[in-house]
Amino acid sequence: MSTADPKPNDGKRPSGCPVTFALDTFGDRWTLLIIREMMFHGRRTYGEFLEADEAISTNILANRLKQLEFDGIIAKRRDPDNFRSFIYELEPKGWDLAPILLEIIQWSGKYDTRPGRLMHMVERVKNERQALEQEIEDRAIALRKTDDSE
Amino acid sequence: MSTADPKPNDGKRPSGCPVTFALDTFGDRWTLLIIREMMFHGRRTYGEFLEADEAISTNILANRLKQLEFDGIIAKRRDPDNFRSFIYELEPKGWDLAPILLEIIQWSGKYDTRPGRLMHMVERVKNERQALEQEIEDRAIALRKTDDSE
DNA sequence: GCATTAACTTGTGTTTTACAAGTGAAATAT
DNA sequence: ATATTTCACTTGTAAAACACAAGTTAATGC
Repeated sequence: MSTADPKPNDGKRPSGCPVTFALDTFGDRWTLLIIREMMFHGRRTYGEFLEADEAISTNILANRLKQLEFDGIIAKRRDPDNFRSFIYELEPKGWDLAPILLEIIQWSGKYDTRPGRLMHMVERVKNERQALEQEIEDRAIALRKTDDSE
Repeated sequence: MSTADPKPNDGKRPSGCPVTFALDTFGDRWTLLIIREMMFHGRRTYGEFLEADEAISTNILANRLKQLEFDGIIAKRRDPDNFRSFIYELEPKGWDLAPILLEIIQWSGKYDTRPGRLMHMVERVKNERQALEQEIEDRAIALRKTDDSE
């Protein structure tokens, strides 16, 4: 069989290093992009993730969503308004990746000189970082309250 | 031939997104670990990198060093005291990855609960981040001066 | 000169990924 | 009510990336 089972390379590389721990969680080519889609573009269903600019393969997407759920970074629940659809949401462990993403965006803002580069988030990080962080924090809190009341 | 040529998956995923740009540069399983070795453990030769906890394959290491040099994140020069050895050093573009690594360490410090986890860097980031950043900055500056005078 | 070290390269098998197609169940259209 | 579309995946297969072991080249040490 050739199934793309949960988490390739899992359990390898014994090392207590925090960088290794993090890379084992989101150090692949797609995981952070899924988180970016959720955090900055408000996407939350399988179909919406597939619409992202960088076309992720369907099997890889399914695999990564499963792993992210297993790792407690996102949560999966049914869409109350559409029982064939599922809604994926960031958990606190996922929202806490925001500072990493913001630093990544800042670094790219400094070194990405490609003609077609998108400056929107770069500008926001540069000019209104505090407000941006607050906005993300608010969305995380709002979500937590919604979850509680269900 | 089956050479591991520079940069797997290069030029793919057209997208001006800064996150994508960054992941195309260091979003694989090994690049950030090499940078960690240079930034936090002072390793700077091919042989030293191979001694790291997580055993990287020799061909992959050679490939990543080549790519990092191509991307301007590290520089390669001969060891003046040993002409068969090369010394790899971080460039400013590489030192500027420090904030990302520090945020990664902080995130792992919050969520890594494995028994064998290493807390040293986590504690430093938590208790003396300013000093740590200054130390890194100083080393980057020192290096820049050394380069100039050669 | 001769074994050793350092930095790789090469070959081969395994794992991971990409791409295309298919499945099953729920919603929508007719 | 039946047919069609939507949604969230799964499966199959080929290509790419990686791991592992062995070999190469050139500088050192003895």
